[in-house]
Amino acid sequence: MIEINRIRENKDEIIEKLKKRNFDAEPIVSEILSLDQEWRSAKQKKDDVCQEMNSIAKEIGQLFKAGNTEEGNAKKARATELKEVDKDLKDEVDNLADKIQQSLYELPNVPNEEVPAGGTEEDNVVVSTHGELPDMDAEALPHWEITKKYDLIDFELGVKVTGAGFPIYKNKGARLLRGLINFFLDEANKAGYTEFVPPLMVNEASGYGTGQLPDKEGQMYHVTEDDLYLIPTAEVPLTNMFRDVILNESDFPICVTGYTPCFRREAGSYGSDVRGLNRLHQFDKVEIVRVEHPDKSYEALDGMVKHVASLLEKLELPYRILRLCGGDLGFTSAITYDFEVYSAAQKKWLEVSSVSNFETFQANRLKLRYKDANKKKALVHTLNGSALALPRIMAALLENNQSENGVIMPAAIHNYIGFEKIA
RNA sequence: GGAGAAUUGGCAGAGUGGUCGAAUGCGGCAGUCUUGAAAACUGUUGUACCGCAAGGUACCGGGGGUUCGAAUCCCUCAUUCUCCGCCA
Repeated sequence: MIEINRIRENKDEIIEKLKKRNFDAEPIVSEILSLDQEWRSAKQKKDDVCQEMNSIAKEIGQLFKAGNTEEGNAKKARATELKEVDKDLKDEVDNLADKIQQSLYELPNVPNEEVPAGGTEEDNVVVSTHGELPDMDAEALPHWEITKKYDLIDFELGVKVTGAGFPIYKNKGARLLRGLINFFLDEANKAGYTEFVPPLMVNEASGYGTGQLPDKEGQMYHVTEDDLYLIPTAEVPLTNMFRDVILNESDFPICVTGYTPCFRREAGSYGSDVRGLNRLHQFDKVEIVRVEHPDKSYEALDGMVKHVASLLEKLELPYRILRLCGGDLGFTSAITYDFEVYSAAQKKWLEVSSVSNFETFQANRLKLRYKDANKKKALVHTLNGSALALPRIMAALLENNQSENGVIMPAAIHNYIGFEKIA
């Protein structure tokens, strides 16, 4: 959420920058500013009435104490009158504040300077490409064939037990998954991230805190009986641990990591995109989250990008880094780098990580601030990234490393998974 | 799931209808004393919002209500603790 003060002061700049998202902010911003005017004047009025009520109440108290009940009762009439006025004004103020809040929720984050203009993923900029693309012959199997061939994942069984998009990993498939999770967590630990095991369900306030609510309501599984949401990413609980927190400057940098399953309804997805492991309702992911001083957040972003790159290097997967264009940028993000690995049999790039700086957008919703040396409070910057999402990594590992002798696993994870090849 | 108790400022803890934004202690900050430090003493010390300012408003777990007036009374929700039940 963009701070209202920033809108008051930099209206034109915000409108201009949001154009990069193909988002016409002018109507909402104007609406907010005019509501804000109304709100301020209504609040002033209300405060004045409250002041009078408070002083009358005080007088009445003194009159009664002095035994002057007659005059006291007379004043009650005026107080009762004011109470009506106050009630109306309170409704007006609340109503206006609520409208402002709703409109603020509709504004996406202001993109960073470096975000390229553009409407769709076509316009994302390839920052760099690493590794050689394997040249597979035509018989190369897509991962859903490989998993069947070696009995690594049972998609149909998942359908029986739960539904489509809930695969059941087994044998070396299960061990590969588990080993990769441990590998990613160990690497994150080595890079200085503190490990957490967070809850897999969060309350509504947390959903708002990181920005999944209200704009992505339909993407989360909602347990209505208890009004809890299954997390779509560990970002939600990991970042919300810091909701309503005031940090000291000495607390920075804050680097946390956690592994969780992630649950996404993925309403509206279809076709080859959802084949095999490409898109699931439940998948596993190791997430890294950072809470940073505003001056240091881009340095942190850089470090996160390097960390993710190092994981892919160790897994010996060809990958590329994209800078997302305005149109493809997530609602809450100021800048995002996507990592894609090349899936040799499907012959396409699969997104396996998304690293973002949210600047103050989440912090504002989270009321996550820090106290500087002069004890002034200011919003922090929050960042997060996948390090990494498991299914597509597995898909690429299986497809890219297939051979007549089985699927050869990269050396970096041999000790984690307990085998060198799947045959 | 049932019964009971509790929730107050950074912490501890008073406060049961008006003068309470809230005693007191600890902690924090500033000062006196000291070569320095400690101790002692003195003063000071919440947050947010509106306002150019003066100033004002709100906040005693959240929300609602009673009242001229609520930290204090009522309703409701949440959380914590104790006891019982159930259970990996």
